[in-house]
Amino acid sequence: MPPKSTKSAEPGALYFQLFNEIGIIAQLSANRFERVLPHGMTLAQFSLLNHCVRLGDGWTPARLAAAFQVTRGTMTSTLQKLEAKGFIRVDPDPDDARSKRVFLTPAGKQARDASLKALAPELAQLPEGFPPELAAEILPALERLRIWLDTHR
Amino acid sequence: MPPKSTKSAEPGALYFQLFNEIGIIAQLSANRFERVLPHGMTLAQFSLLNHCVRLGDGWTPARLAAAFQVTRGTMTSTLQKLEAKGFIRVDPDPDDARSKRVFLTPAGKQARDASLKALAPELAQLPEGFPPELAAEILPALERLRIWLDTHR
DNA sequence: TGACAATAGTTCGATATCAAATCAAAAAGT
DNA sequence: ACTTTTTGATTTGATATCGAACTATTGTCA
Repeated sequence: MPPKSTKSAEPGALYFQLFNEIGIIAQLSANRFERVLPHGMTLAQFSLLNHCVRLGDGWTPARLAAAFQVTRGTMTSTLQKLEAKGFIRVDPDPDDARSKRVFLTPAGKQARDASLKALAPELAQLPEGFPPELAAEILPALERLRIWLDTHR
Repeated sequence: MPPKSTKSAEPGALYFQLFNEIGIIAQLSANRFERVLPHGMTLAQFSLLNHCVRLGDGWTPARLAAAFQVTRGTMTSTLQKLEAKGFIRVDPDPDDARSKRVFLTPAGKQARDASLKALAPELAQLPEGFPPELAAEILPALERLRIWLDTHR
């Protein structure tokens, strides 16, 4: 009987390839986006503003860090950058003196809208090469992978 | 007639979500892998060794940088780290005095094998939550996206 | 052949991220 | 009630990456 697969010698090759592609895409896309984002924003900074617009603000830094899967130190830094730009306001949490609450400022809302505008041309040419149906098709699998990686650490 | 989709107000939302998931997965997986990689190797360093084993060595730094979609400066750094560890040898290119050629050393081959061994337990528990069929299913789409991002810059 | 452009590699400064240590406050356990 | 543990946020030091500037070599073309 022949070997059942050419991959049997390298059990993890498939997953390596998967993570390799994902890593490259992450780098390329972040880079691309940051080249056009206004106010010298990073993708992380924009994502946070976007998150607050779409899901509402008033989140604690800890929850934001968990949502974006970064360390709290990193989130502290991101929030400080955004606060310095006047895009968010960080208030003490009335219910928990350890905690804080993050709120969008009007300028932050504007910066987010301007970012969307700036990113639009990039996104506009994307569907040619990568149709939205395909994106929608693989998204659930990616979510599943992300959630698994998140919970099994 | 009602609006045809709840997404129509946010044309890029789908793609944002896609890139967001991809970014998080990239970060989580790199982190995870680097925690168990021997010799204090980064994922980039291991990937390079792995690349040389699977596709043969003798590549130029420029081609490696293109393959991994990093800048040449970054590749210089990665190669220097690997050379310092004795895992690769970088020879001058006999045909082009500007260029160099990268070769695996026996120690590098060993380090790659040891890395696979170290990563095996991580990979072994992955199929529970994320079956290889699913990985194989979304890989072509990811490749397509990566290639498109690569060519359209 | 000789000037100019393109390519290979390196270096430098900036920065986003991580891990670990620290401090303060809340929760849990006794 | 008091101690211990957990949780929230920050700070610090290390590092991988980027972009841009730079040198050297090769290729182009007039």
